[in-house]
Amino acid sequence: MIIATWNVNSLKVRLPHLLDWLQQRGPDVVCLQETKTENAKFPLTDIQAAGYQVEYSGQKTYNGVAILSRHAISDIQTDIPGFADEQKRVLAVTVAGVRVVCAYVPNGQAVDSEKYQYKLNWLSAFQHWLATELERHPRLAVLGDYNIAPADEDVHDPKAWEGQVLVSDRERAAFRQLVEMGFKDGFRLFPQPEKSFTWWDYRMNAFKRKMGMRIDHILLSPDLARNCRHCEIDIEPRGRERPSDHTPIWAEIET
DNA sequence: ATGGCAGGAAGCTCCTGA
Repeated sequence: MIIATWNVNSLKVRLPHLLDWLQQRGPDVVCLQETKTENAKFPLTDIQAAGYQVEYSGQKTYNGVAILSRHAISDIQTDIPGFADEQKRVLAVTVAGVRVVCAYVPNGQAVDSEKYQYKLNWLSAFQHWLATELERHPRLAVLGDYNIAPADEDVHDPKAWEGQVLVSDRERAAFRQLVEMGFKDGFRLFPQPEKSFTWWDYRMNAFKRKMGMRIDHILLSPDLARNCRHCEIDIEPRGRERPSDHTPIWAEIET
């Protein structure tokens, strides 16, 4: 089973890229973030025609998440239970006995901003919810745009980014708490190339200059981590015309 | 030097992203 995540930065604009990628790679499950599409305008027929079922939780202009699946979807949940939030950032479903959580963690803007505090509050609520999910679902995968680079090796220039949003101690501590709960960073289960990133700024020719960050992740429960055979970032979509600033990451789980 | 690029909604500019 191939599971993947991709922040598409507008599903409307990226739909051709997504459909190409589905055809090329044939993933079983794909989590999307930043669809920026309200539910009434979701491109349902195009995605169904590609052979996928889909659930989505969107809003106009900002945020928005979706999960595509080649297999039957059940037990759909939107948002973090008990956490009041207008922003559509979370969707959870069950596919083939695997609980899949799709998450778009807040960006945080700057460490001294209200949005940073919102990010920390959000991450706290997310972590507490995932603790209960982990008890209920031994086979649990949490995929998405975490907006956190867990370690310096996940940052093109750690000195320049030191203390900034995406790498600050409190954000990294929040990520570490998820790992301490038992989740594994799927990407780090295997040897990986240096300078492996999932996001590159649109500006300053950052992609060609390899100035990126690894902020999109696949976290796996112990059960799924034991059965994970591969995890890889696919940078091809980032090099296309009019790309998303993020590129997909996928993992293969033996089921 | 806080720039730069992109998307969306609105509308000839601004907010947000990361």
